[in-house]
Amino acid sequence: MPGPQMPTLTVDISVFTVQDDALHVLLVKRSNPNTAEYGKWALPGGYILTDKDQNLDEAAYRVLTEKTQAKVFLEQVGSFGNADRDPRGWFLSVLYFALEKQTDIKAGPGRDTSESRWFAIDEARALDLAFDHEQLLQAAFERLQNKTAYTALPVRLMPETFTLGELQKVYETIMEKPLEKKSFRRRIEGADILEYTGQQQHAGSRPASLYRIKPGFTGYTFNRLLEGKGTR
Amino acid sequence: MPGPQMPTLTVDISVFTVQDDALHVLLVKRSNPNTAEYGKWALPGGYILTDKDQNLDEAAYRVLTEKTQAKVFLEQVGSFGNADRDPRGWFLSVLYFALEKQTDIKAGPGRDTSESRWFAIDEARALDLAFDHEQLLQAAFERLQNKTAYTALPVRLMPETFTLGELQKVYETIMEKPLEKKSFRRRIEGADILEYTGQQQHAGSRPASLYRIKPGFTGYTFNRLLEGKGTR
DNA sequence: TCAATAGTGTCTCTAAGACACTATAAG
DNA sequence: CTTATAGTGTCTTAGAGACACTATTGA
Repeated sequence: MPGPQMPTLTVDISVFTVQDDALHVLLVKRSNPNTAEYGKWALPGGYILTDKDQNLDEAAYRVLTEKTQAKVFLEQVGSFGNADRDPRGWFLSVLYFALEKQTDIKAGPGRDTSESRWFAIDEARALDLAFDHEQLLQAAFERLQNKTAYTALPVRLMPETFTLGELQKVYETIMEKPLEKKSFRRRIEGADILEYTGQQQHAGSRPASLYRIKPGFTGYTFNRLLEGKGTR
Repeated sequence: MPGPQMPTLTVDISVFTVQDDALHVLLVKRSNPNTAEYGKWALPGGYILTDKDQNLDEAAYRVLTEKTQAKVFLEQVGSFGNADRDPRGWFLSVLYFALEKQTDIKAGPGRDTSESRWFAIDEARALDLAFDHEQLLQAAFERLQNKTAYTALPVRLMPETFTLGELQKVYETIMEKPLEKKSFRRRIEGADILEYTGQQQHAGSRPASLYRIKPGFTGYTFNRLLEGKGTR
Protein backbone atom coordinates (compact mmCIF):
# COMPACT_ATOMS: atom_id res chain seq x y z
CA MET A 1 0.00 0.00 0.00
CA PRO A 2 1.14 3.55 -0.65
CA GLY A 3 3.38 5.36 1.78
CA PRO A 4 2.16 8.20 3.90
CA GLN A 5 2.03 10.60 0.98
CA MET A 6 2.49 10.28 -2.75
CA PRO A 7 4.88 12.62 -4.51
CA THR A 8 3.45 15.12 -6.95
CA LEU A 9 4.03 14.02 -10.49
CA THR A 10 4.72 16.15 -13.55
CA VAL A 11 5.85 15.73 -17.12
CA ASP A 12 8.32 18.32 -18.41
CA ILE A 13 9.53 18.69 -21.95
CA SER A 14 12.62 20.15 -23.47
CA VAL A 15 11.54 21.16 -26.96
CA PHE A 16 14.46 21.72 -29.30
CA THR A 17 14.56 23.26 -32.70
CA VAL A 18 17.15 24.85 -34.94
CA GLN A 19 16.69 28.47 -35.88
CA ASP A 20 19.21 30.73 -37.59
CA ASP A 21 21.90 28.08 -37.28
CA ALA A 22 21.52 27.91 -33.52
CA LEU A 23 19.86 25.33 -31.32
CA HIS A 24 16.84 26.77 -29.54
CA VAL A 25 14.70 25.55 -26.69
CA LEU A 26 11.14 26.47 -25.83
CA LEU A 27 10.56 28.06 -22.43
CA VAL A 28 7.38 29.16 -20.73
CA LYS A 29 7.03 32.03 -18.29
CA ARG A 30 5.30 31.12 -15.07
CA SER A 31 2.50 33.59 -15.17
CA ASN A 32 0.32 32.72 -12.20
CA PRO A 33 1.18 34.92 -9.23
CA ASN A 34 -0.37 32.37 -6.88
CA THR A 35 1.91 29.65 -8.07
CA ALA A 36 5.46 28.70 -7.12
CA GLU A 37 8.36 30.33 -8.95
CA TYR A 38 6.14 33.04 -10.37
CA GLY A 39 7.79 35.07 -13.11
CA LYS A 40 10.61 32.65 -13.85
CA TRP A 41 11.08 30.81 -17.12
CA ALA A 42 10.55 27.06 -17.07
CA LEU A 43 10.37 24.06 -19.36
CA PRO A 44 6.82 23.48 -20.52
CA GLY A 45 5.24 20.91 -18.29
CA GLY A 46 2.09 19.75 -16.64
CA TYR A 47 0.49 17.23 -14.41
CA ILE A 48 -0.42 13.77 -15.51
CA LEU A 49 -4.17 13.64 -15.72
CA THR A 50 -5.23 10.19 -14.73
CA ASP A 51 -8.61 10.68 -16.31
CA LYS A 52 -7.31 11.98 -19.64
CA ASP A 53 -3.94 10.33 -20.27
CA GLN A 54 -3.82 6.67 -21.07
CA ASN A 55 -0.08 6.46 -20.55
CA LEU A 56 3.06 8.51 -19.99
CA ASP A 57 3.81 9.22 -23.62
CA GLU A 58 0.29 10.47 -24.14
CA ALA A 59 0.58 12.75 -21.18
CA ALA A 60 3.77 14.16 -22.63
CA TYR A 61 2.12 14.59 -25.99
CA ARG A 62 -0.84 16.39 -24.48
CA VAL A 63 1.35 18.73 -22.46
CA LEU A 64 3.38 19.47 -25.55
CA THR A 65 0.46 20.21 -27.83
CA GLU A 66 -0.85 22.70 -25.31
CA LYS A 67 2.28 24.72 -25.99
CA THR A 68 2.93 24.12 -29.65
CA GLN A 69 0.91 22.61 -32.44
CA ALA A 70 3.92 21.24 -34.26
CA LYS A 71 4.45 17.69 -35.38
CA VAL A 72 7.29 16.55 -33.21
CA PHE A 73 9.42 13.66 -32.16
CA LEU A 74 9.24 12.75 -28.47
CA GLU A 75 11.63 10.66 -26.42
CA GLN A 76 11.84 10.08 -22.71
CA VAL A 77 15.08 11.21 -21.07
CA GLY A 78 14.50 10.09 -17.50
CA SER A 79 12.92 10.99 -14.22
CA PHE A 80 14.06 13.37 -11.56
CA GLY A 81 12.61 13.51 -8.12
CA ASN A 82 13.45 14.72 -4.71
CA ALA A 83 12.14 16.47 -1.66
CA ASP A 84 13.85 19.77 -2.40
CA ARG A 85 13.16 20.53 -6.01
CA ASP A 86 9.85 22.19 -5.35
CA PRO A 87 9.02 24.20 -2.25
CA ARG A 88 5.72 22.37 -2.04
CA GLY A 89 7.23 19.01 -1.22
CA TRP A 90 8.26 15.76 -2.90
CA PHE A 91 8.06 16.24 -6.64
CA LEU A 92 8.87 13.88 -9.43
CA SER A 93 9.25 15.00 -13.00
CA VAL A 94 9.40 12.72 -16.01
CA LEU A 95 11.53 14.53 -18.55
CA TYR A 96 11.09 14.20 -22.32
CA PHE A 97 12.82 15.88 -25.13
CA ALA A 98 11.03 16.87 -28.30
CA LEU A 99 12.57 17.68 -31.66
CA GLU A 100 10.64 20.09 -33.78
CA LYS A 101 11.07 20.52 -37.49
CA GLN A 102 12.48 23.81 -38.62
CA THR A 103 9.42 24.64 -40.68
CA ASP A 104 7.11 24.25 -37.77
CA ILE A 105 8.61 27.01 -35.73
CA LYS A 106 7.25 29.56 -38.15
CA ALA A 107 3.85 28.72 -36.73
CA GLY A 108 5.12 29.98 -33.42
CA PRO A 109 4.58 28.51 -30.00
CA GLY A 110 1.58 28.99 -27.82
CA ARG A 111 -1.88 27.62 -28.10
CA ASP A 112 -2.72 28.50 -24.54
CA THR A 113 -2.48 31.99 -23.16
CA SER A 114 0.74 31.79 -21.18
CA GLU A 115 3.81 33.52 -22.50
CA SER A 116 6.31 31.27 -24.20
CA ARG A 117 9.40 31.92 -26.28
CA TRP A 118 12.27 30.24 -28.09
CA PHE A 119 15.66 30.82 -26.52
CA ALA A 120 18.99 30.03 -28.04
CA ILE A 121 20.43 27.19 -25.99
CA ASP A 122 23.23 29.35 -24.60
CA GLU A 123 20.81 32.03 -23.51
CA ALA A 124 18.53 29.48 -21.92
CA ARG A 125 21.35 27.90 -19.96
CA ALA A 126 22.39 31.26 -18.61
CA LEU A 127 18.91 31.91 -17.18
CA ASP A 128 17.80 31.20 -13.66
CA LEU A 129 15.05 28.72 -14.44
CA ALA A 130 12.23 27.64 -12.17
CA PHE A 131 12.62 24.65 -9.85
CA ASP A 132 15.47 22.39 -10.98
CA HIS A 133 14.79 23.01 -14.65
CA GLU A 134 18.36 24.07 -15.27
CA GLN A 135 19.36 20.54 -14.41
CA LEU A 136 16.59 19.07 -16.56
CA LEU A 137 17.54 21.21 -19.54
CA GLN A 138 21.15 20.18 -19.11
CA ALA A 139 20.21 16.50 -19.02
CA ALA A 140 18.05 16.79 -22.13
CA PHE A 141 20.72 18.69 -24.00
CA GLU A 142 23.40 16.16 -23.08
CA ARG A 143 21.19 13.36 -24.27
CA LEU A 144 20.67 15.12 -27.57
CA GLN A 145 24.39 15.71 -27.95
CA ASN A 146 25.26 12.12 -27.16
CA LYS A 147 22.72 10.73 -29.58
CA THR A 148 23.87 13.11 -32.28
CA ALA A 149 27.32 11.53 -32.07
CA TYR A 150 26.10 8.04 -32.89
CA THR A 151 22.64 8.26 -34.47
CA ALA A 152 20.79 10.05 -37.25
CA LEU A 153 18.43 11.68 -34.75
CA PRO A 154 19.05 15.27 -35.90
CA VAL A 155 17.27 14.63 -39.19
CA ARG A 156 14.13 15.06 -37.09
CA LEU A 157 15.01 18.72 -36.73
CA MET A 158 15.08 19.25 -40.47
CA PRO A 159 12.30 20.64 -42.65
CA GLU A 160 10.54 18.47 -45.22
CA THR A 161 13.40 18.77 -47.71
CA PHE A 162 16.92 19.92 -47.01
CA THR A 163 20.45 19.81 -48.34
CA LEU A 164 23.35 17.85 -46.91
CA GLY A 165 25.06 21.13 -46.09
CA GLU A 166 22.09 22.20 -44.00
CA LEU A 167 22.03 18.88 -42.22
CA GLN A 168 25.71 19.16 -41.46
CA LYS A 169 25.18 22.62 -39.99
CA VAL A 170 22.53 21.22 -37.67
CA TYR A 171 24.90 18.50 -36.53
CA GLU A 172 27.59 21.09 -35.95
CA THR A 173 25.20 23.29 -34.04
CA ILE A 174 24.36 20.48 -31.65
CA MET A 175 27.87 19.09 -31.33
CA GLU A 176 29.22 22.60 -30.92
CA LYS A 177 32.13 21.89 -33.19
CA PRO A 178 32.91 21.78 -36.89
CA LEU A 179 32.70 18.51 -38.76
CA GLU A 180 34.67 17.31 -41.74
CA LYS A 181 32.51 17.60 -44.85
CA LYS A 182 33.64 14.45 -46.61
CA SER A 183 33.39 12.26 -43.54
CA PHE A 184 29.97 13.60 -42.78
CA ARG A 185 28.63 12.95 -46.26
CA ARG A 186 30.12 9.47 -46.41
CA ARG A 187 28.50 8.69 -43.10
CA ILE A 188 25.05 9.91 -44.10
CA GLU A 189 25.27 8.22 -47.45
CA GLY A 190 26.27 4.96 -45.81
CA ALA A 191 23.27 5.10 -43.52
CA ASP A 192 20.95 5.13 -46.52
CA ILE A 193 18.25 7.06 -44.75
CA LEU A 194 17.73 9.90 -47.21
CA GLU A 195 16.43 10.02 -50.75
CA TYR A 196 17.00 12.60 -53.44
CA THR A 197 13.92 14.63 -54.20
CA GLY A 198 15.02 15.34 -57.75
CA GLN A 199 15.21 19.00 -56.89
CA GLN A 200 18.01 21.45 -56.38
CA GLN A 201 18.18 24.35 -54.04
CA HIS A 202 19.44 27.59 -55.57
CA ALA A 203 20.94 29.98 -53.09
CA GLY A 204 23.38 32.24 -54.77
CA SER A 205 26.15 29.77 -55.41
CA ARG A 206 26.32 26.24 -56.76
CA PRO A 207 22.90 24.61 -56.34
CA ALA A 208 22.65 21.83 -53.77
CA SER A 209 20.65 18.63 -54.02
CA LEU A 210 17.54 18.51 -51.89
CA TYR A 211 16.87 15.35 -49.92
CA ARG A 212 14.07 14.08 -47.82
CA ILE A 213 13.93 11.38 -45.16
CA LYS A 214 13.11 8.01 -46.68
CA PRO A 215 9.61 6.87 -45.84
CA GLY A 216 9.73 4.29 -43.09
CA PHE A 217 12.69 5.87 -41.34
CA THR A 218 12.61 5.06 -37.66
CA GLY A 219 16.12 5.87 -36.63
CA TYR A 220 19.64 4.81 -37.46
CA THR A 221 22.56 3.93 -35.22
CA PHE A 222 26.10 4.20 -36.51
CA ASN A 223 28.70 1.95 -35.06
CA ARG A 224 31.34 4.55 -34.58
CA LEU A 225 31.11 7.88 -32.86
CA LEU A 226 31.30 11.10 -34.80
CA GLU A 227 34.28 12.90 -33.38
CA GLY A 228 34.62 15.90 -35.60
CA LYS A 229 37.45 18.05 -36.77
CA GLY A 230 40.66 18.21 -34.84
CA THR A 231 40.50 14.72 -33.44
CA ARG A 232 43.73 13.48 -34.86
CA MET B 1 -2.38 22.42 -9.03
CA PRO B 2 -2.57 18.64 -9.21
CA GLY B 3 -5.10 16.92 -11.39
CA PRO B 4 -8.07 15.05 -10.04
CA GLN B 5 -5.97 12.14 -8.85
CA MET B 6 -2.27 11.43 -8.70
CA PRO B 7 -0.95 8.19 -10.10
CA THR B 8 0.55 5.69 -7.73
CA LEU B 9 4.29 5.74 -7.87
CA THR B 10 6.73 2.86 -7.48
CA VAL B 11 10.40 2.13 -8.00
CA ASP B 12 11.23 -1.24 -9.54
CA ILE B 13 14.66 -2.72 -9.96
CA SER B 14 16.10 -5.28 -12.31
CA VAL B 15 19.03 -6.73 -10.40
CA PHE B 16 21.47 -8.56 -12.63
CA THR B 17 24.33 -10.82 -11.75
CA VAL B 18 26.34 -13.51 -13.46
CA GLN B 19 26.20 -16.99 -12.03
CA ASP B 20 27.53 -20.17 -13.63
CA ASP B 21 28.29 -18.33 -16.86
CA ALA B 22 24.69 -17.20 -17.22
CA LEU B 23 23.08 -13.84 -16.61
CA HIS B 24 20.63 -13.97 -13.73
CA VAL B 25 17.99 -11.61 -12.49
CA LEU B 26 16.48 -11.34 -9.03
CA LEU B 27 12.73 -11.88 -8.73
CA VAL B 28 10.44 -11.69 -5.75
CA LYS B 29 7.31 -13.71 -5.22
CA ARG B 30 4.28 -11.65 -4.37
CA SER B 31 3.34 -13.26 -1.11
CA ASN B 32 0.50 -11.20 0.23
CA PRO B 33 -2.87 -12.80 -0.62
CA ASN B 34 -4.59 -9.45 -0.14
CA THR B 35 -2.45 -7.79 -2.72
CA ALA B 36 -2.66 -7.62 -6.51
CA GLU B 37 -1.01 -10.33 -8.61
CA TYR B 38 -0.65 -12.62 -5.59
CA GLY B 39 1.61 -15.59 -6.22
CA LYS B 40 3.32 -14.23 -9.32
CA TRP B 41 6.99 -13.38 -9.60
CA ALA B 42 7.89 -9.72 -9.93
CA LEU B 43 10.85 -7.39 -10.02
CA PRO B 44 11.69 -6.17 -6.54
CA GLY B 45 10.05 -2.82 -6.01
CA GLY B 46 8.40 -0.54 -3.58
CA TYR B 47 6.76 2.79 -3.03
CA ILE B 48 8.61 6.01 -2.73
CA LEU B 49 8.41 7.08 0.88
CA THR B 50 8.25 10.84 0.91
CA ASP B 51 9.24 10.92 4.55
CA LYS B 52 12.23 8.60 4.20
CA ASP B 53 13.67 9.08 0.73
CA GLN B 54 15.43 12.32 -0.08
CA ASN B 55 15.43 11.61 -3.80
CA LEU B 56 14.73 9.00 -6.44
CA ASP B 57 18.10 7.29 -6.33
CA GLU B 58 17.85 6.95 -2.58
CA ALA B 59 14.43 5.41 -2.89
CA ALA B 60 15.83 2.89 -5.35
CA TYR B 61 18.73 2.16 -3.07
CA ARG B 62 16.45 1.63 -0.09
CA VAL B 63 14.16 -0.69 -2.04
CA LEU B 64 17.16 -2.63 -3.23
CA THR B 65 18.79 -3.08 0.16
CA GLU B 66 15.56 -4.49 1.49
CA LYS B 67 16.04 -7.36 -0.92
CA THR B 68 19.76 -7.85 -1.01
CA GLN B 69 22.60 -6.55 1.10
CA ALA B 70 25.08 -6.47 -1.74
CA LYS B 71 27.17 -3.55 -2.84
CA VAL B 72 25.73 -2.73 -6.22
CA PHE B 73 25.76 -0.32 -9.09
CA LEU B 74 22.45 1.41 -9.81
CA GLU B 75 21.33 3.21 -12.94
CA GLN B 76 17.96 4.56 -13.98
CA VAL B 77 16.50 3.01 -17.11
CA GLY B 78 13.33 5.01 -17.48
CA SER B 79 9.75 5.35 -16.37
CA PHE B 80 6.71 3.42 -17.40
CA GLY B 81 3.22 4.45 -16.62
CA ASN B 82 -0.29 3.86 -17.77
CA ALA B 83 -3.81 3.29 -16.70
CA ASP B 84 -3.79 -0.44 -17.43
CA ARG B 85 -0.60 -1.80 -15.95
CA ASP B 86 -2.08 -2.29 -12.53
CA PRO B 87 -5.68 -3.25 -11.83
CA ARG B 88 -5.78 -0.60 -9.12
CA GLY B 89 -5.50 2.32 -11.49
CA TRP B 90 -2.92 4.70 -12.94
CA PHE B 91 0.52 3.46 -11.94
CA LEU B 92 3.91 4.83 -12.73
CA SER B 93 7.06 2.86 -12.17
CA VAL B 94 10.56 4.26 -12.29
CA LEU B 95 12.78 1.42 -13.44
CA TYR B 96 16.39 0.98 -12.39
CA PHE B 97 18.85 -1.70 -13.16
CA ALA B 98 21.39 -2.88 -10.64
CA LEU B 99 24.57 -4.81 -11.30
CA GLU B 100 25.73 -7.06 -8.52
CA LYS B 101 29.23 -8.43 -8.13
CA GLN B 102 29.57 -12.13 -8.56
CA THR B 103 30.95 -12.59 -5.06
CA ASP B 104 27.99 -10.97 -3.47
CA ILE B 105 25.51 -13.50 -4.67
CA LYS B 106 27.00 -16.09 -2.32
CA ALA B 107 25.44 -14.06 0.46
CA GLY B 108 22.09 -14.79 -1.11
CA PRO B 109 19.19 -12.44 -1.53
CA GLY B 110 16.59 -11.62 1.05
CA ARG B 111 16.83 -9.45 4.09
CA ASP B 112 13.12 -9.25 4.45
CA THR B 113 10.87 -12.24 4.77
CA SER B 114 9.40 -12.48 1.30
CA GLU B 115 10.53 -15.21 -1.02
CA SER B 116 13.07 -14.18 -3.60
CA ARG B 117 15.24 -16.07 -6.05
CA TRP B 118 17.77 -15.70 -8.81
CA PHE B 119 16.52 -16.77 -12.24
CA ALA B 120 18.57 -17.26 -15.33
CA ILE B 121 17.56 -14.52 -17.72
CA ASP B 122 15.98 -16.97 -20.16
CA GLU B 123 13.93 -18.59 -17.45
CA ALA B 124 12.83 -15.22 -16.14
CA ARG B 125 11.71 -14.04 -19.54
CA ALA B 126 9.64 -17.15 -20.02
CA LEU B 127 7.71 -16.52 -16.82
CA ASP B 128 4.39 -14.76 -16.55
CA LEU B 129 5.47 -11.88 -14.36
CA ALA B 130 3.25 -9.59 -12.32
CA PHE B 131 1.89 -6.36 -13.80
CA ASP B 132 3.93 -5.25 -16.80
CA HIS B 133 7.17 -6.50 -15.35
CA GLU B 134 7.90 -8.58 -18.41
CA GLN B 135 8.16 -5.34 -20.33
CA LEU B 136 10.27 -3.73 -17.62
CA LEU B 137 12.65 -6.67 -17.50
CA GLN B 138 12.96 -6.56 -21.24
CA ALA B 139 13.75 -2.84 -21.19
CA ALA B 140 16.38 -3.26 -18.49
CA PHE B 141 17.99 -6.17 -20.29
CA GLU B 142 18.12 -4.30 -23.57
CA ARG B 143 19.73 -1.35 -21.88
CA LEU B 144 22.34 -3.65 -20.37
CA GLN B 145 23.00 -5.27 -23.74
CA ASN B 146 23.32 -1.94 -25.51
CA LYS B 147 25.69 -0.52 -22.95
CA THR B 148 27.77 -3.68 -23.03
CA ALA B 149 28.42 -3.08 -26.71
CA TYR B 150 29.98 0.34 -26.17
CA THR B 151 31.00 0.70 -22.52
CA ALA B 152 32.95 -1.12 -19.82
CA LEU B 153 29.84 -1.46 -17.68
CA PRO B 154 30.05 -5.25 -17.25
CA VAL B 155 33.16 -4.94 -15.07
CA ARG B 156 30.66 -4.03 -12.38
CA LEU B 157 29.43 -7.61 -12.47
CA MET B 158 32.88 -8.99 -11.71
CA PRO B 159 34.25 -10.08 -8.34
CA GLU B 160 37.06 -8.15 -6.66
CA THR B 161 39.69 -9.79 -8.84
CA PHE B 162 39.17 -11.62 -12.09
CA THR B 163 40.88 -12.76 -15.26
CA LEU B 164 40.40 -11.36 -18.73
CA GLY B 165 38.95 -14.69 -19.78
CA GLU B 166 36.31 -14.42 -17.09
CA LEU B 167 35.48 -10.88 -18.10
CA GLN B 168 35.14 -11.95 -21.71
CA LYS B 169 32.74 -14.70 -20.70
CA VAL B 170 30.58 -12.16 -18.92
CA TYR B 171 30.50 -9.98 -22.00
CA GLU B 172 29.59 -12.99 -24.11
CA THR B 173 26.88 -13.97 -21.69
CA ILE B 174 25.24 -10.57 -21.94
CA MET B 175 25.75 -10.13 -25.67
CA GLU B 176 24.58 -13.67 -26.26
CA LYS B 177 27.30 -14.31 -28.79
CA PRO B 178 30.97 -15.26 -28.88
CA LEU B 179 33.60 -12.55 -29.06
CA GLU B 180 37.01 -12.62 -30.66
CA LYS B 181 39.65 -13.05 -27.95
CA LYS B 182 42.32 -10.81 -29.38
CA SER B 183 39.94 -7.97 -30.21
CA PHE B 184 38.43 -8.15 -26.79
CA ARG B 185 41.74 -7.98 -24.99
CA ARG B 186 43.01 -5.15 -27.16
CA ARG B 187 39.87 -3.23 -26.40
CA ILE B 188 40.06 -3.70 -22.64
CA GLU B 189 43.76 -2.94 -22.60
CA GLY B 190 43.20 0.21 -24.61
CA ALA B 191 40.59 1.39 -22.13
CA ASP B 192 43.18 1.29 -19.36
CA ILE B 193 40.62 0.62 -16.66
CA LEU B 194 42.14 -2.48 -15.07
CA GLU B 195 45.33 -3.07 -13.14
CA TYR B 196 47.27 -6.27 -12.63
CA THR B 197 47.09 -7.54 -9.07
CA GLY B 198 50.41 -9.34 -9.32
CA GLN B 199 48.62 -12.62 -8.82
CA GLN B 200 47.81 -15.51 -11.08
CA GLN B 201 44.81 -17.74 -11.03
CA HIS B 202 45.55 -21.46 -11.22
CA ALA B 203 42.71 -23.49 -12.58
CA GLY B 204 44.04 -26.65 -14.11
CA SER B 205 45.65 -25.23 -17.20
CA ARG B 206 47.91 -22.27 -17.88
CA PRO B 207 47.52 -19.75 -15.05
CA ALA B 208 45.79 -16.49 -15.90
CA SER B 209 46.65 -13.03 -14.65
CA LEU B 210 44.27 -11.59 -12.11
CA TYR B 211 43.15 -8.00 -12.53
CA ARG B 212 41.13 -5.57 -10.51
CA ILE B 213 39.32 -2.39 -11.49
CA LYS B 214 41.57 0.63 -11.17
CA PRO B 215 40.65 2.81 -8.24
CA GLY B 216 38.73 5.83 -9.44
CA PHE B 217 36.99 3.96 -12.24
CA THR B 218 33.69 5.62 -13.04
CA GLY B 219 32.92 4.15 -16.40
CA TYR B 220 34.41 4.02 -19.87
CA THR B 221 32.86 4.59 -23.27
CA PHE B 222 34.46 3.10 -26.35
CA ASN B 223 33.98 4.87 -29.61
CA ARG B 224 33.18 1.85 -31.63
CA LEU B 225 30.61 -0.84 -31.03
CA LEU B 226 31.64 -4.36 -30.10
CA GLU B 227 30.17 -6.51 -32.81
CA GLY B 228 31.55 -9.92 -32.04
CA LYS B 229 32.46 -12.93 -34.06
CA GLY B 230 30.97 -13.49 -37.46
CA THR B 231 30.57 -9.87 -38.38
CA ARG B 232 32.62 -9.95 -41.49
C1' DT C 1 36.68 37.36 -63.84
C1' DC C 2 35.84 36.12 -58.52
C1' DA C 3 33.42 34.54 -54.42
C1' DA C 4 30.76 31.07 -52.47
C1' DT C 5 29.13 26.82 -51.73
C1' DA C 6 28.56 21.78 -53.54
C1' DG C 7 30.61 17.81 -54.13
C1' DT C 8 34.79 14.31 -55.06
C1' DG C 9 39.45 11.74 -54.88
C1' DT C 10 42.43 9.77 -52.23
C1' DC C 11 45.79 9.33 -48.46
C1' DT C 12 46.42 8.15 -43.64
C1' DC C 13 45.10 6.32 -39.30
C1' DT C 14 42.57 3.68 -35.73
C1' DA C 15 40.57 -0.07 -34.05
C1' DA C 16 37.87 -4.29 -35.00
C1' DG C 17 37.66 -9.19 -36.97
C1' DA C 18 40.22 -13.41 -38.42
C1' DC C 19 43.13 -16.74 -37.38
C1' DA C 20 47.29 -19.06 -36.65
C1' DC C 21 50.68 -19.16 -33.62
C1' DT C 22 53.35 -19.74 -28.95
C1' DA C 23 53.31 -20.42 -23.66
C1' DT C 24 52.40 -22.74 -19.39
C1' DA C 25 49.96 -25.33 -16.49
C1' DA C 26 47.75 -30.43 -14.93
C1' DG C 27 47.50 -35.18 -15.51
C1' DC D 1 52.97 -37.05 -24.39
C1' DT D 2 47.87 -34.64 -24.48
C1' DT D 3 44.47 -31.36 -23.30
C1' DA D 4 43.11 -26.95 -21.85
C1' DT D 5 43.34 -22.36 -21.37
C1' DA D 6 46.31 -17.92 -21.60
C1' DG D 7 48.18 -14.86 -24.32
C1' DT D 8 50.57 -12.87 -28.91
C1' DG D 9 51.68 -11.63 -33.97
C1' DT D 10 50.04 -9.95 -37.78
C1' DC D 11 47.02 -9.55 -41.86
C1' DT D 12 42.69 -7.63 -43.54
C1' DT D 13 38.97 -4.47 -43.40
C1' DA D 14 35.62 -0.61 -42.30
C1' DG D 15 35.09 3.75 -41.64
C1' DA D 16 36.76 8.33 -39.77
C1' DG D 17 39.83 12.59 -40.38
C1' DA D 18 42.72 15.51 -43.53
C1' DC D 19 42.97 18.08 -47.27
C1' DA D 20 43.37 19.31 -51.87
C1' DC D 21 40.94 19.13 -55.78
C1' DT D 22 36.99 19.99 -59.31
C1' DA D 23 32.07 21.78 -60.38
C1' DT D 24 28.40 25.08 -60.79
C1' DT D 25 26.05 28.89 -59.74
C1' DG D 26 25.46 34.51 -59.20
C1' DA D 27 27.40 38.92 -59.41
